[in-house]
Amino acid sequence: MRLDIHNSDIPLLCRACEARHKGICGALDPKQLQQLGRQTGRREVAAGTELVAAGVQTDGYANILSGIVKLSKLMADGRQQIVGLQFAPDFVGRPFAASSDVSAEAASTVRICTFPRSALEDMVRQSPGLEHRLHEQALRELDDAREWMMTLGQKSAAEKVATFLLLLSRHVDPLVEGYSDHLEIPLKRSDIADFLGLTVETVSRNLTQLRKAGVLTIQKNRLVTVNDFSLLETAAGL
Amino acid sequence: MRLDIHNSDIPLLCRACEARHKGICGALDPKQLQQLGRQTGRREVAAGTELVAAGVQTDGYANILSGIVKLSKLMADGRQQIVGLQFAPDFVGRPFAASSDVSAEAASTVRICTFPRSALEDMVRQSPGLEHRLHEQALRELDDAREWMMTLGQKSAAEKVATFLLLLSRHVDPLVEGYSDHLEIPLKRSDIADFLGLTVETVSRNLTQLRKAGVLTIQKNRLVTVNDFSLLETAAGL
DNA sequence: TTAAATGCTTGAGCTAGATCAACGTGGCTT
DNA sequence: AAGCCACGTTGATCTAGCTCAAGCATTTAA
Repeated sequence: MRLDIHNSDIPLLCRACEARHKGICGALDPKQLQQLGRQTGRREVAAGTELVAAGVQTDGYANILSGIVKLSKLMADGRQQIVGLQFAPDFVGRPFAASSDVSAEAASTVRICTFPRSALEDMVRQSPGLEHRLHEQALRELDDAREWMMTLGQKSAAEKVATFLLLLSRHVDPLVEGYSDHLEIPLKRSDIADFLGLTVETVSRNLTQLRKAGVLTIQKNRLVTVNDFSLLETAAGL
Repeated sequence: MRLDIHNSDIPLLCRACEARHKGICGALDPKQLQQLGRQTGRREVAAGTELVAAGVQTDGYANILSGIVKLSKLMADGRQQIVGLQFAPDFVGRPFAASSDVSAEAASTVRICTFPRSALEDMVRQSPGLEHRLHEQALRELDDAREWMMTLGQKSAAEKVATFLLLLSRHVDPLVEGYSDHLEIPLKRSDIADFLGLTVETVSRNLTQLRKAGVLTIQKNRLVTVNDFSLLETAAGL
């Protein structure tokens, strides 16, 4: 309780916010939180809403409070590659660039805390700790991207699907450390296909494959229960 | 000339170094350069030398002065994916992590300027500008990785090979802004294959394809002259 | 100089995954 | 309740790229 003695200095909105602990706001002191708090807005957006459009000048950034965000790139002829998934309390946006060719879209219902570009940039100038947090996230995303390159370049369709499920089970529930055995796939089959560099049909076939092998159970197309993680890991090529 | 008045304060080794301009050392003042300079070592390593081993505790970092470094990941069963190429004056190493599952190997003869882990960490603490430079590089690498995910996941073999050549022509000569039409491929065919998620044979076939189409000329297997960039871009799916 | 090893190319056939097509299912709209 | 539409599954066929195999060129070793 003593530790919370200054809790009253912390903006109401931030008090229960995960971004203040594991997210980038953890680098800010109560005064800075208040300053930033004046410029932030909380929004709840529906699945499918575009948060950041590719190639368009970005006016602001956001923290994810809950839900899942899908990052994707588009080719001229319409081919799409999903290049990442983000979970609470990740930071959304490309710092230090006016725009990016990656677009961000809410994959599920998403609650975000937005703030203008200038607010972040001012804050970074004042607080080196904030840039450090952003840097750490960028490095984590880089590790993830490279891990995924391995999957895209070297794994078979069956391995890709299993790897995807493992990735989800590690991330969907931010409260659980490690794997959670019960999860909701936040993407439709065509998105999974775009993530894995496969077709919808191949994704579907491999999911039923895993189902028939007893590795997992699927309800309502989206709700997955993993019955045997070591089997799933083997299927993923680990 | 006036601007160089303090040149004598800058360590000899750093004076002509590219890392001091476009690289991370540009964030340091002469005094800091001297301090860092005391702990740095210059080395020239032969092609094939492992600079950072995957999974092994890293003792130090380096800047690339010249040459090309290949970053790769390995699966348990031996499958390999090349997850990035680095050029002068890039920084090599994974800051803020004791080890990484990415290994770095000299693809050509490489000259590097090495420094111990602690030296970098001390320097980062003193100079927020240095962390900013590292952060910028991480973000650039992240952009590159995602661009490559697009290539790995969505492009055909022919498009992959063309995309690879465009990537090289944009990077091999750090002095040239934009494409250079005359370049040396720093990788053998099997490495290109590992980069593209293809087999050696497919890479070879697609290179001869481009040769026969008159898009490029190849000498001694490694020396490529691009005759028509717009054709190459079309072949890359752009 | 010859021999052995390494890297690159080319050909022939095979197979994982794409494509094309049909059908099922659940959620909306009217 | 009927009809529609988006999503998912399953089957049949086709093809891009893999595998296997042979041969050539260049480098290294003896």
